[in-house]
Amino acid sequence: MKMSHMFGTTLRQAPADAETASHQLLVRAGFIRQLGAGIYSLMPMGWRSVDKIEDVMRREINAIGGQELYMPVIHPADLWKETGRWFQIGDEMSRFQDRKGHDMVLAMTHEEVVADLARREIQSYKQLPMLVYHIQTKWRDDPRPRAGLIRVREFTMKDSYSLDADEAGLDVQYRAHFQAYFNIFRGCGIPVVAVRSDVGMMGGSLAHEYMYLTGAGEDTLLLCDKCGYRANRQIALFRKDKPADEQPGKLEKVATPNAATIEDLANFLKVPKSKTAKALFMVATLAEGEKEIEKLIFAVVRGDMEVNETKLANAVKAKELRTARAEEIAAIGAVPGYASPIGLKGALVVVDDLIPISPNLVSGANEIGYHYLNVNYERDYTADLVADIASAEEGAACPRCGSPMRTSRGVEVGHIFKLGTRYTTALGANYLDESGKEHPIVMGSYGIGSGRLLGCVAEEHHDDKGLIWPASIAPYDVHLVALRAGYEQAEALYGQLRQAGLEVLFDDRDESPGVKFNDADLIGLPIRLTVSERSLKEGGVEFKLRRSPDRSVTKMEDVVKEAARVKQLMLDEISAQLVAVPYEE
RNA sequence: CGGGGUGUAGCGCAGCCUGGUAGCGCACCGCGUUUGGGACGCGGUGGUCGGCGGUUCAAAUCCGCCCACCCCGACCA
Repeated sequence: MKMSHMFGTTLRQAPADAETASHQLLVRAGFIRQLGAGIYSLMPMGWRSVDKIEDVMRREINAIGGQELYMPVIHPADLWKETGRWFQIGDEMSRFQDRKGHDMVLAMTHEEVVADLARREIQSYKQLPMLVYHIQTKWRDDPRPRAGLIRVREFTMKDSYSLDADEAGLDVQYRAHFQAYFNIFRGCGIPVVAVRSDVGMMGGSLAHEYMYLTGAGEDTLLLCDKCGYRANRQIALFRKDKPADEQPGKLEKVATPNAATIEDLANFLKVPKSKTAKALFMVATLAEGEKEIEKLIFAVVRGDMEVNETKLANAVKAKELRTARAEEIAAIGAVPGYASPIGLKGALVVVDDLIPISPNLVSGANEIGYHYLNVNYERDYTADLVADIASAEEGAACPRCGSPMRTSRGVEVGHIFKLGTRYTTALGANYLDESGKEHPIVMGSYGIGSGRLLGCVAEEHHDDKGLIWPASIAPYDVHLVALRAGYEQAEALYGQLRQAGLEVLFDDRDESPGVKFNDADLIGLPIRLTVSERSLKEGGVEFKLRRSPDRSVTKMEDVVKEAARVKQLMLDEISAQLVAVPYEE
């Protein structure tokens, strides 16, 4: 490609609203342009890189038996009504009607379509296992897109779907993906960790997320360096030490003026926060038969901990969970800041599993300026549900080995789910076993967003001058810079390099050397070749790698071979990273 | 949805407070000089000042409503 005619120019300054490095650099280098909130065009160079990322995905998924197909981006709503997700998913799914007034949806994911195809195509256990995948646009109307390509509303995703006769078969395919995903991310040059995760709207029994660790991430992970436990904070377990036994004290109401927060309360009464109970009001949307109801949740954790909303939502099987409004709290006679589960009616009381074994806590009295001392579970009140609803924080004890865990921010670049039979049962996607008995097909689903992955690679591989692409996904292999005296020979070299199968970006513009070198650094192709009066005088072509400051001069007749050799070397380095990762649940 | 912020040329910004000719840098076009790390001179092109309404002789500027985008939170694969 000649740069003089490339669609998408470089910018000296990034748009003011780009904050993360990947966002700024991808815009400045001409890889992406924004169309709307969370909606981006991929310019030719960005598209080339995405294409290469998708090549890596195809290679790895094909290697574990994947068959690529194509499923539509617009679905009749009937399918989604059959599985129930039409009703379960909120505004994140965009809906519309066709000219006949039929409900339609923009695809957020493709479990429904796969299960629908499966019920038509699969009849016998002899056809299983099966693995299908596609790379297709998804639309998810995220309330808050951010950080360039890291979190968008329209994106393309490689999503694969496994079909098996039983759980054992699913386990095999799930484990195959577990490794294939590591290969994909490493093949694109980014380090990831796999963590246990919430299953969210997908449902199912087990899920792992692949996290690229970066401060620009928005998920928080808990990591144990000692035993290797890793989990998203949304579901991370931690060891809670049982408090020392105490004789239950007398329930006593005391004045605690202006102590509406745990901090103030603990200071005022001169007790540790761990001797207090913290209350939080949420409203959950629950399914009750066919209908949906809203229920006020009164959640209690110990004062030194935080309520984990994902755990809470899972504990009460909530479809949605939001913070309660003041009037909803007042309606059950509770007082924020002085709230108590004692004598409360009309709320679903959920307490953390540490509460029943923590004696003599301080709790609100449902009266402004008053708390109870020596509140004891069982004696003074009981809950509708006891569950682990506390959030694991930095330093929390590892649930496996008890060592303190650390936290890290990360971006979810991939997610794999054991779905089981949720969709196949709903849609009647069954097969016959050897004895002629009918069973629902067992499904798994596995997704990677290609644009987000591109954003993460840019986040991982850059310096203050620009991007530094891994050889496997660089939009071109070689950045060929012609300075004036070298133009004709550069033009000839351009042809030879391409004939040798190398992909070349040829800076043929009438620009000063400074502009050309700076653009080359900004775009970040792995190999830079410069043909100039100086290089010719020194015997040929200047050879430089983007990732290193070293320069050397290669003879004109050797440079094609040398570039091809170095490219292969860099690809081999990446391949060497594709090693087996121990599977952990 | 709650809090904060920004909308003026392709990008970055000034002008708004105190109403009166729409500006600067970069980019872009022409001519000339220059050519190994974002050159220089001269001359140019390009703007419904986010939108609608109001106040006024007069609105980028004051007032109201709306929209878009960004950040934090809620939410989310």
